[in-house]
Amino acid sequence: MDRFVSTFTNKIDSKGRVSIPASFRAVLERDGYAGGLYCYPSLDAPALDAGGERLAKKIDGLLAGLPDYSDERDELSVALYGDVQVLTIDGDGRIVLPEGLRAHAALDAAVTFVGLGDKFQMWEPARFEKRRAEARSKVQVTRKLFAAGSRTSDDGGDEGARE
Amino acid sequence: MDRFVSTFTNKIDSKGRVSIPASFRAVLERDGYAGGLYCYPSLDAPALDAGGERLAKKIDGLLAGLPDYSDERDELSVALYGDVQVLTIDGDGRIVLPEGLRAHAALDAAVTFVGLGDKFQMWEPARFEKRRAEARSKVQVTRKLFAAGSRTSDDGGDEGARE
DNA sequence: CTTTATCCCATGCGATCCCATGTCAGCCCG
DNA sequence: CGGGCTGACATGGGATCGCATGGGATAAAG
Repeated sequence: MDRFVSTFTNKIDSKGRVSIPASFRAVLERDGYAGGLYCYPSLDAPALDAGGERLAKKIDGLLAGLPDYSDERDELSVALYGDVQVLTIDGDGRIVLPEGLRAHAALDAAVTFVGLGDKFQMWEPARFEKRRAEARSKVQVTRKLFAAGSRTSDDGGDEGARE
Repeated sequence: MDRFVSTFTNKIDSKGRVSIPASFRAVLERDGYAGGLYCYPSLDAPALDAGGERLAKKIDGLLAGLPDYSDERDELSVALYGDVQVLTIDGDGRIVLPEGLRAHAALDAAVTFVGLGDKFQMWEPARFEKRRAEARSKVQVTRKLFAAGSRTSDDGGDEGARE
């Protein structure tokens, strides 16, 4: 497995530490782990984005696509690099979330880790639950569009959840 | 055989484990089994969808088509990756169903595995029986349409290999 | 010397592995 | 043609290991 998949919720202890789900850690190591986890506020959500080297390269890639001294590039650079923190993972697989990041995501007692393939997000559990519900209902719609185009075999009934 | 076919019903033991039907396991292995079974709540049914690498690639494929920082992608990612669980199959061909998934499908004492070709579903046996009855009646209609054009196979005795 | 961040160890629960049992079906041998 | 044998598979239980979590010790900073 080499992608961040599924969700986990872990507690923040009295010292502000949180365990990174073991499976995510495994992905990070495979991803050319360099002792650090790249983490920054999500651009459009009250959450944090995080990942390993692959994510860092992806950001580089995005910026590389924009002309050098454009406003867009400056803004994106600031938005992305500016707030990035490199969090060190301790011997027990835990990280400490700096105050600024905690504030952005309103993290308090627990953190929900959400796998998104190349990266993962960290949410305040209640907020994420809400977000998930929204995402699911929107996908229902998207799904129907896909289904209309790529209907393949079987039955005449709805029945199987084809995606 | 390289597709999931027919239905089987197995018990959930006291630890929440269920044996995957041997024939399904065989399909998974042939499918480029990477130590895990991808499983997520069916979007439109009280059941779980599951499959092997082929299914995972299908999901990746859907996401690959969307631009990196789009809303659509984020939502799909959350709905798909976020809900997906990678279930490991133990040495005896069993999996453990996490609480969240069990809840979605109302799984309790037993699970009905339903082959759907590329993937399979897991149902609470009673619910599936009901669903099957409905599907059957719809198929009757569809069958008539097919029959009108090209009479092919059998009689009305579908019957399906019951375990 | 006080305070804050990092490391290391202890613990408990849950997940995973391994082995034993029971059942059924197919096969070989009589 | 029939009966016992063997192997595959579902199922159950016990033992073990890993992981999340909490607390104290140690080192660095003010």
